[in-house]
Amino acid sequence: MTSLGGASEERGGELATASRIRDAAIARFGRDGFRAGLRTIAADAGVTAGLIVHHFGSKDGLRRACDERVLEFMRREKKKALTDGTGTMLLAQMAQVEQFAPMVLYLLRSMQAGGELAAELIEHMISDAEAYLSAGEAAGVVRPSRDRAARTRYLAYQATGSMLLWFTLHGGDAEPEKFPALFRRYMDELTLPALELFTEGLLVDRSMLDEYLMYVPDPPSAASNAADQDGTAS
Amino acid sequence: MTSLGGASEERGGELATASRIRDAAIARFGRDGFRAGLRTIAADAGVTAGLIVHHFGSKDGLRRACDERVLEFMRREKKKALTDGTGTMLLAQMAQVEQFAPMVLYLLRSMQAGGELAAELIEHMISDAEAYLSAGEAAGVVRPSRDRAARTRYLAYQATGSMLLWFTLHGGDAEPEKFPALFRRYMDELTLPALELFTEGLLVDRSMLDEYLMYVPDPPSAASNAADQDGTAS
DNA sequence: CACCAGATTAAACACTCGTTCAACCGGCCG
DNA sequence: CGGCCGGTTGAACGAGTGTTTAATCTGGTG
Repeated sequence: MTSLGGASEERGGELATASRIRDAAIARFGRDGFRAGLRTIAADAGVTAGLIVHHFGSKDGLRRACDERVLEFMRREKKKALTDGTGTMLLAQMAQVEQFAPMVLYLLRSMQAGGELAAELIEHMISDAEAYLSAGEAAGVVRPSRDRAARTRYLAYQATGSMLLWFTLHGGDAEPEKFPALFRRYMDELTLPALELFTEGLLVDRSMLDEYLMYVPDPPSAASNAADQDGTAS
Repeated sequence: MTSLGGASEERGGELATASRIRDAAIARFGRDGFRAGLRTIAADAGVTAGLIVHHFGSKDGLRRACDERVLEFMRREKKKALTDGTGTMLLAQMAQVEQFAPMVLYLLRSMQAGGELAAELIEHMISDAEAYLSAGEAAGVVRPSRDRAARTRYLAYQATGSMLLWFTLHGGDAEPEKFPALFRRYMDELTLPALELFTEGLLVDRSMLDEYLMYVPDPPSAASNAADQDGTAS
């Protein structure tokens, strides 16, 4: 309510119908996945299926609207808590707020299904991690890496992917009520091993790393984000 | 072919029809996901949709048969290369073999969708990691952990989840031809940061870990797999 | 050969899906 | 008042889905 950054919609006394449909779609998609039918969403919003396509053109148009909404929400919320921690913690925080939980669920479904939103999401996660790690490096609490970009991507993928997998397995039902508790359980299980690994590592000696470093010439120059599709090797 | 452990099927000169259907289903499910239609699978196997349900009872029965097949395959293959490395590397190896690639793809789809096979799979991954880490610990190359089970689960979820996410985003098309190359690219991007993190850690000092250890009493006894739903703290 | 059991097929059934269409209703403007 | 126009509805359509059913083909056995 009282959307602070609301640009050009839902200014009326009650929610505009289109926004209501879109929010219902986010909640329903988050709950049931994207195979949820238009009629179900319509019933949730108190309208008819035909009206949805009248407003959004098609089911895909509705999904794009949902994506846009969630993405804008993410951008807005990120600014408020940038210094706080990794993207996973940000998501965990947001999931605690009852109003935001459907968005987080929708995000998880998006990453489960792949697609544009998911790609953009992981890019956000990476840039978050980049900022976080850079700040830590500058402050002297994070070790420098031989390939900063690669490490950033690695950490973001690990954190996001394991969270996604955890919820796919343990939260398949995806009831929005149990959702915050699930998130807390995940963080509880996670925190100690993560901190342990981050401070002490896993291996006692450097032989594996040194071996690898001897094997490959120098990592940081090659293997960036530009378009190299296939490796040279067969 | 020449299934060494084949118990009671496909002993004839050519593939039995049921097996052919099942293999086609594995390939098609891996390629298109589980929303692939029975008629498509039937066409792949050169039969009719009705025959599939005649042999497997229902689409769900077919999926169960596929799950069983893939799981048995995993068990068999795991024995052959247990000492080699983590479950991720095992999957990467198998994906290189053209004949096994469809199974790996099917596995990825399963974890994407959740369900029983996925749960059993991650349990395999965890037990693999357990064996691998225990051996490393005994050999003196892996540091001991304050909570071994939690660390094992953590590492297994991270490795598996990040791989799943990576393929969801970069391999959505899922053509079995480009699949081994994708896997190689994933490993290439991954290896350096992983080794770095495993040998050197991420943080320079122990303050975060010590703070956390001071905050929670003792991790290894509590917080197991039994049913504790909500924490005592508000 | 007769007969039966299983494999296999083509068609039909019941259902859901996204989308389309014609109609209706309520304001707003001329 | 008349007319238009966007919001909204309910019914219909066509293309899918999984499943069922009756019929056909095939091979082995008494």
